[in-house]
Amino acid sequence: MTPSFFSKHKHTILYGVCLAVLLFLLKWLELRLVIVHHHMEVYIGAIAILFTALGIWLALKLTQPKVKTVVVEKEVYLPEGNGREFTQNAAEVSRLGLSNRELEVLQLMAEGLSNQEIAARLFVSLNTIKTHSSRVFEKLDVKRRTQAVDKAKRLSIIP
Amino acid sequence: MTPSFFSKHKHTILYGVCLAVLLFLLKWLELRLVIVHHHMEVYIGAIAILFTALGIWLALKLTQPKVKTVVVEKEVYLPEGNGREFTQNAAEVSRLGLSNRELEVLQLMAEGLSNQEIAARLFVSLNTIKTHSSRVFEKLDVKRRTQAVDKAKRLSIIP
DNA sequence: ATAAGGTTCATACTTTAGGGTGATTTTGGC
DNA sequence: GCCAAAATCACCCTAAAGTATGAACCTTAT
Repeated sequence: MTPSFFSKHKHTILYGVCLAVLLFLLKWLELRLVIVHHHMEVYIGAIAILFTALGIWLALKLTQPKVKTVVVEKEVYLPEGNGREFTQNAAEVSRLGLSNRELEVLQLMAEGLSNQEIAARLFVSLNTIKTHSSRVFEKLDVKRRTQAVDKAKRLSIIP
Repeated sequence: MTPSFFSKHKHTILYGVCLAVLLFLLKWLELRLVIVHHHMEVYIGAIAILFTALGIWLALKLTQPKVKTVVVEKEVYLPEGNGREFTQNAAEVSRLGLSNRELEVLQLMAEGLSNQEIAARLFVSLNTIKTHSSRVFEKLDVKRRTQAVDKAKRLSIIP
């Protein structure tokens, strides 16, 4: 209960704490400047600017207007012979529902790496790679990694 | 509308409430410490809230609405379309000392067949395929069938 | 707030792959 | 015919791959 509540509202709590610290800082500053009353306008102006900035920062933080990458597949005429360029068949990838991570694992598989080596390369556990590879096999409708690599190459999913 | 607005700005509202509570707390502390300047604290607090709200409003007003991502997919012409013949690198084959049978096994490996399936295909026993594959791995200087397939393709030993 | 998908990890289990060793039988060339 | 290489097969063992199930966490979409 308690940890879940904290994790859910940790942002809010953090903001609250930051605000508290800020206000105490202001209070301290005020005590230092309490004698110079005639500078109160400057003080208030600073507060206004500070809190306006805080508000802007808050709004930007809480609303995620993340700009997503727009991927446009252009019509490509394959370079016959010399050019060894690889153009991934994004249509097949999305049709099969392969995720980015699964693609990564698939590529490393194609390079002949063992599950253990893939795990080390991607900084995850062996079990994770097993899960990914199993999902890849399901989605590609194959039974073995060698089949997966072969099929993926035929479909131009990997080079 | 209303419920979505609340859920979207839940954090902001919560922040406001926290601010109010904190301000009252500060007020209480101040009463304990200094009796003067009541009006000024309220004034500053109001300014803080006001300008925070202003900042939030400004940010929300000035940030553009969420960008809709559109992924356009066009036809990609694959290298497999036209007649692309494979010319085996006989020099590499003889250099590595690969026998015909070993080449057969290697090709079937590349098609994703298991040792059991290769054995059935070639009408030999599983142990025989194991022996062949082990020799292939030795000669190719690899440790796994996936590596063998990758290396063999790079060397144009198999298509 | 809820739902859904993606990533991560674990445990237990079965299957396959691969290494090592030794052996027998074909086969092609001298 | 003899010999070397190739091809065949067996047994044992370890390592790796793969299956099944459940779960936690996070991001994103609704």
